[in-house]
Amino acid sequence: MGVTIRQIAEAAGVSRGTVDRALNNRGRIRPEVAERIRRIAKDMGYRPNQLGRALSMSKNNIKIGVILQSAETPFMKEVLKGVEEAREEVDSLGGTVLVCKIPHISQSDTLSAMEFMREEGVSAIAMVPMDEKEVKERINLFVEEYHIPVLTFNSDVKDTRRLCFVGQNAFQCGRAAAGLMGELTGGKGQVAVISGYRANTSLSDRVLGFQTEIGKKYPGVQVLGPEYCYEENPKARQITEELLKTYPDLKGIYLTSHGEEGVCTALKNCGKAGKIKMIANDFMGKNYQLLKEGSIHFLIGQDARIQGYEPVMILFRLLFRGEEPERELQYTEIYIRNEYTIPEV
Amino acid sequence: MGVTIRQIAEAAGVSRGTVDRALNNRGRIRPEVAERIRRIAKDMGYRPNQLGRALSMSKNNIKIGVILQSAETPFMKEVLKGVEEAREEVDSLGGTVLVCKIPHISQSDTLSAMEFMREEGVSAIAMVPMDEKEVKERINLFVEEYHIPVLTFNSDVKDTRRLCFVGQNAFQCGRAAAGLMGELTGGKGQVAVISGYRANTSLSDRVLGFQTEIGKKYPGVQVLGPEYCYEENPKARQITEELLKTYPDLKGIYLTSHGEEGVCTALKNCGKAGKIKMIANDFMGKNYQLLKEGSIHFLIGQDARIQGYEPVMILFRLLFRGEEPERELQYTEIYIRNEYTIPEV
DNA sequence: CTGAAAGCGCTTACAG
DNA sequence: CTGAAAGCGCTTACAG
Repeated sequence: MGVTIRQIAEAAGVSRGTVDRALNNRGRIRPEVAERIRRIAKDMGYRPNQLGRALSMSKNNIKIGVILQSAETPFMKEVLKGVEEAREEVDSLGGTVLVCKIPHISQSDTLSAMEFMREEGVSAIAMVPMDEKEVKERINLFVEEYHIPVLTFNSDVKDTRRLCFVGQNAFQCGRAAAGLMGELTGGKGQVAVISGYRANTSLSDRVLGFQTEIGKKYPGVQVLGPEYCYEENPKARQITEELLKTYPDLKGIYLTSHGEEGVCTALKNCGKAGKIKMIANDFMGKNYQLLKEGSIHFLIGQDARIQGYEPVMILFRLLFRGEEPERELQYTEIYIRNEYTIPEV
Repeated sequence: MGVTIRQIAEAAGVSRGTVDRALNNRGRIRPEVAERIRRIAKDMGYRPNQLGRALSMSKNNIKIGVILQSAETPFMKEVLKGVEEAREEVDSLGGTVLVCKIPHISQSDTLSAMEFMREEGVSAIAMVPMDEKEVKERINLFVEEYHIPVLTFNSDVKDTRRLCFVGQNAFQCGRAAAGLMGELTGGKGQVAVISGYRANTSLSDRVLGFQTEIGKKYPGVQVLGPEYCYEENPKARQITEELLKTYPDLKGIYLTSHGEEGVCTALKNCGKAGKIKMIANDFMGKNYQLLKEGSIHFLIGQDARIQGYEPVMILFRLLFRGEEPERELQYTEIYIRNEYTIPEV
């Protein structure tokens, strides 16, 4: 067991309260005394015991708000698990986490969720934002006027005073897909891009990263599309069928978003599943299954759990220990998986 | 903040000590009283506060021993960082972690490290074991006679009473490499395997996984080797040069272990770097650099940090909360990386 | 079988 | 500017 504040107090010939004031820069202490105590603490190798700290501070009850959008999607459900995990941890350390699930995407719901959080007296908010002027202004209001730090996760909003962002670098994700596709095709032939929504910046960044990198590194590859399937299988299937008809020599498909079943059904129906190289995103839906059976060659994805867990913990560390986040942009790792690297369970 | 033991005591009209005895089945309490208290606790939705618990139990001082082998290698240094991280966490929760670094591989050092740990009064041990009879017997002795649970990590020993194993599934790792190589080569041609040491079971499992899966899924690919480079670059280079001479049409190289610089130097010297598909292991040494410049096409690796962190935390959770490990074999994730998915920092 | 009290390491009003 | 004391929620000897 380590050195305690009591031992330092004895060594310095002062009270424990004084040691506390010195070590935590609380003021109301003569600078020389503070300096001397800090010296002694350092010499004795003092490391504050988080338990004592947390227990005694649990009166204050740190409260963290979390706002999720599209909470009904499989991905967000995974994110939510991470949030719950963090909630338990924060809970067991004497804090509280308040979660607000917005089922779809709604500006007004987002704004009122923020307001609700404020009324509940949260000390910080982690949220999936929207790229809308009013939301951005509200974020700035919270940070500047109410002094409630706001962290964005999953998607980011530029030009706001949000504390930091936790999520994927979508452009880089597209580049990773390009690298894979380039190798799978041997660097030549036609490949198509099928995306989800035109207006979704994460998805369009993936497309852009893919196109850019193919253009740069694999000039022998011709990129078709993007076509948009709105994450619907029938639409994805229809697009794929038309592509196959128009480009009988198609070598690969990059799917930035969901619709994997539709694409693979179309491929199977004309006997090209496994032949046409397919790369898809996220470890949800039928993706693992299609990877196992060989219709999908690679999956690119992110750790959804971490995307829920980290934002809460970053805020907790900020509020509880005053630790600032390490970076403004905390990009989550980009995972590449083939059929042999599917995690158990 | 939740319900406390004091509130339950008041509601039940007993003392806090009695509530504690009831809720934690410590005996010395009338069964009816215990039952009634448990009822009340349940009705009130009592969830024990970990902080109070930990703080009050920190007198007992849970002590965990860690024994590392080959502690001088880059990989183990990363593992050590994970151990240190866990040590800090355990520390801040009132426990102690004792680390023993064995620079190379030594049976006698391993045995005496275990003995030392026991004298120091550790309550559990996490160790990198050796597949030797004496070590295995000692592990069983610790578990059975001394009641000190032993967890193995990085490499495992079969047929012992060790609590669980944390590390890579090496066979699966080789299969993942096979899947990549199969796709890179288009499923035909000659590929060579260069390994580190014949006697190292992790490495030979990788080789086996690679051979097995290529044989099964890519019958058009002919696997040469394995040759052994002893993780030395000059030797790796020499092997590669000879391979290139003997098999002028070589399509790929799978390197299970270090020696990447030697291999790539040989490839560069004959203008084949980037042409011959290369897959290597681990995110150490020059691997990232060679991946970036295109001499290596894929890296397969594991999160070394986690391999140090998890074992300590598993033991801590066991000792502190009585939580048994979830599985006997805790395989770490197998990461596939290309030049676009190199983590920052 | 049960209770009263002390203690874990820290923070925080409250006096002075 | 400094100290003495109470308190956070739990566990654990010690009495009875």
